[in-house]
Amino acid sequence: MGSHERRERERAELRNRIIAAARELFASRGVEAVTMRAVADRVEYTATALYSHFADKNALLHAIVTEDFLLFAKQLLAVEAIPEPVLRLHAAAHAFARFGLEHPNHYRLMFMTPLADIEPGIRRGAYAEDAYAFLQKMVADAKQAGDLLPHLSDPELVCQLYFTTLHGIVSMHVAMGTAETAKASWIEWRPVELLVDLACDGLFAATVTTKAQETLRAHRRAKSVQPRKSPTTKVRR
Amino acid sequence: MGSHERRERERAELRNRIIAAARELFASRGVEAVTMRAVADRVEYTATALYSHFADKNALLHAIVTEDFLLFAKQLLAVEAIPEPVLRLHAAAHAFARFGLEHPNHYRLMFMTPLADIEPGIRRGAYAEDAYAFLQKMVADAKQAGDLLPHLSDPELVCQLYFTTLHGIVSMHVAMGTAETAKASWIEWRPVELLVDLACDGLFAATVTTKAQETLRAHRRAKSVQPRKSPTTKVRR
DNA sequence: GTGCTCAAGTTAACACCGTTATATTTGTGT
DNA sequence: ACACAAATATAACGGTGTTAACTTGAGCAC
Repeated sequence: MGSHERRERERAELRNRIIAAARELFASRGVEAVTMRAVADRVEYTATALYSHFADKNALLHAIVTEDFLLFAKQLLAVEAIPEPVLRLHAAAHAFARFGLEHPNHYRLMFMTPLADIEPGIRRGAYAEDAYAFLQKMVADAKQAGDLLPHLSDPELVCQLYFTTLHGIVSMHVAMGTAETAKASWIEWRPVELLVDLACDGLFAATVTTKAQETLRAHRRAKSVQPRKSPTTKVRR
Repeated sequence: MGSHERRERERAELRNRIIAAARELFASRGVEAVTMRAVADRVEYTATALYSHFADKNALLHAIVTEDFLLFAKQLLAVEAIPEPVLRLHAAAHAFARFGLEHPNHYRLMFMTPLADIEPGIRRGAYAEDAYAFLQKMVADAKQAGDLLPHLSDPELVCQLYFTTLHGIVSMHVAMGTAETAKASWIEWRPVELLVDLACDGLFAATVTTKAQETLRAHRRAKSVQPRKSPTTKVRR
């Protein structure tokens, strides 16, 4: 009979509902603060029922993070259409930051939560599934096009500079909390887009030939997209 | 009698032993993984005894982090002796990174652990106690000396660029774990000092006048050509 | 229909956690 | 010697992740 299939379908559907509920709770309240019982309540089951779908709490988190990594990579892949390697690298950097800032809770789970010992279920190094690998490819393309400064013999190092720099901006802003937690933070954080722009300027200045930088500037002009400037009249101190 | 004083001294000493034991455990195993009972065992007391010294687990963590912040600021302050603002800023950036990399566990507690709602017991904004405020001062000095690029009207933004960039490098390396957890990390991380140097190049290229960069380069040359000539007040560590 | 199977889901329980209320020891002042 | 206060211990509470044991109900052979 087809009842086997139906049961399997129902089982998969419940599994997805659990993931969805858990993601929402984990993201808004933090992993530690969310109990298995709370997740179970949300889908109107008992806590123990979750354990027939996920080995333990970590496996549940693991499933969620895997989905998030794939989403991340998918959004990064959107810049692949850009033909110029420098512009593509630049767009990739911005896309990286944008994802983190638009999905702070996903980002926190992905890069700021100790994942216990489990590796996320993506194929690491596959540039279509792994953000770091994608950045790697962007840098490699730029190097092949001769856009990288010649004294930078190690593209991996350049890639890691991009990765850590962007991670610094994003993670700090994610940690400070967008709103509700407020988190005191006596620091008067400037609009994060300004930071990203400035950081990209620095990254390019340190890694890319002047010719390539000129390409970027020309592109900005062509699009009549001015590099963002800080609102000088409004900023205090 | 003087026994009051002795009792107080003994009490303070126990408090310090608790902090020391907790710091060691928190740092090596992570805050969540360490129980109050484990800390108590370490100092050969019962768990409940801790509660007459600290309101709860968070207060204990709070006390530890406060000490760490002061140590951090103290290490940063060592660069104050450098007279040239650009060189001082450069040294401050390196000292920032060095602290995080030499004390990864402290750094994790300070900047990568949600501190519940409690603020660390340092005077935020006081540059002798607060690393961010110290960076602020370094940037302000550089601006006053005319070393900052004129189009950067907002020194706070520059400070935040430095802060987040360095935090990115350090936190990523701290998260990847120095050793035992291994953390798989398929990424072949380059020596972190290379990253810091390259990042500083980028930071300076994006924020500091060519003249100031020349000062830095000249200093590097002087140091490598005639290392013997360093004055007596050379800053170590 | 009557049993049988077996998986999904439940209830009950375990060991452990942070924390508190209560009891007990210990040292000091008179 | 006795009372008092502080320091510490014992016992317990509610809550956690997780496991063991039981219940239920759909599918299926006869």
